[in-house]
Amino acid sequence: MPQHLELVQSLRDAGHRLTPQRESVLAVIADSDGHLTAEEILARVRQRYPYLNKSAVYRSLDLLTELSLVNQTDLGHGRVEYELHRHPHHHHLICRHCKGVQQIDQAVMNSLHKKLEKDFGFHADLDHFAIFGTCHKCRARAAKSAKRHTH
Amino acid sequence: MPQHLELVQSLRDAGHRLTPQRESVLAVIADSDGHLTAEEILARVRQRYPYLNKSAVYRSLDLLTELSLVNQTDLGHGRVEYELHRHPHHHHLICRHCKGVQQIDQAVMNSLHKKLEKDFGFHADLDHFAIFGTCHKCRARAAKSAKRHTH
DNA sequence: GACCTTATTGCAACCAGTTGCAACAAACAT
DNA sequence: ATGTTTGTTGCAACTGGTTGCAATAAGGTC
Ligand SMILES: [Mn+2]
Ligand SMILES: [Mn+2]
Ligand SMILES: [Zn+2]
Ligand SMILES: [Zn+2]
Repeated sequence: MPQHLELVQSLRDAGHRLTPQRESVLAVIADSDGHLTAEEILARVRQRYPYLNKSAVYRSLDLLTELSLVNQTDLGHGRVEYELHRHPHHHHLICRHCKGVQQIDQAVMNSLHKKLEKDFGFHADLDHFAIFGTCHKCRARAAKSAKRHTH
Repeated sequence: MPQHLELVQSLRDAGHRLTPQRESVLAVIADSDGHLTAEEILARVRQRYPYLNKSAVYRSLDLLTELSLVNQTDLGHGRVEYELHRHPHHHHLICRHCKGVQQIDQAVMNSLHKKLEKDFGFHADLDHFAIFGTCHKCRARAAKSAKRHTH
């Protein structure tokens, strides 16, 4: 059974109607690995289903996100990016200087998750964070340049 | 010396021009404690400086953010919120159910920060995160309701 | 103070994403 | 199959925020 049909089932189990619009959005996301913008999703769906409206895409994506089938994140590229919510979750480290995006495992958040649970009774949704900062390459470069200036 | 004049100085030290637009945006933010939207900032500045344009507000806010004088965060209220970047930093826990916003100290992120540094050589900018999830009140309510349904 | 350079502003057009509402169709009952 | 209900869609208008560009003014030099 193709993966997107399982996902379709969880849509219906949650009491939502299965429309061709929703199914094709879900199929496109399930077929792709990596991040897609809403515009890319719209373009891909229209290859098979040409009359899809952009509102339906955004509304489908919001619903799929509510059901935790999809995640949506601003990775600093000027538009939100969408991705199938596979397990285990992952996060991204994004360098402000070289714009590099690195993927890291969910596990780095485990202790933060426990701490929030223990200290505040707060159950955090820590999936697919975008963490901005400076990568090791750019730090090395900056350190070297600072050293040169003190000579 | 009023606080915003110190901040103005750091603007100039970084090689930027001091315009009345920038100064009044900074003064409004420094005067307020808590989060402000761009619209609120524009309205407050116009009480003293009536001809300010919204582009200048957004551009000033972006510059102040680059200089780490201000932080900007999407707390799920439909528009970005801005705040003076006071020390020590803080973060917010936001409940998806009751929409409650709780402030927590920077310290909860210390171990994550060290881990990212150690494991990936990544220097993360961990200030003013918005962490979504379920607060302890809403968890208690959900647990009680689940219990009732199994009876 | 007058002059020059160039960063900054105001403006209007634009972009990604949202919303209100009438038309439509999925799901279910008969 | 047909009808009824109501969740979903398409559309056009709208919102918050961004951008290109000509006009302006901050800050430096003489
Ligand atoms: Mn990802
Ligand atoms: Mn805050
Ligand atoms: Zn880098
Ligand atoms: Zn709550």
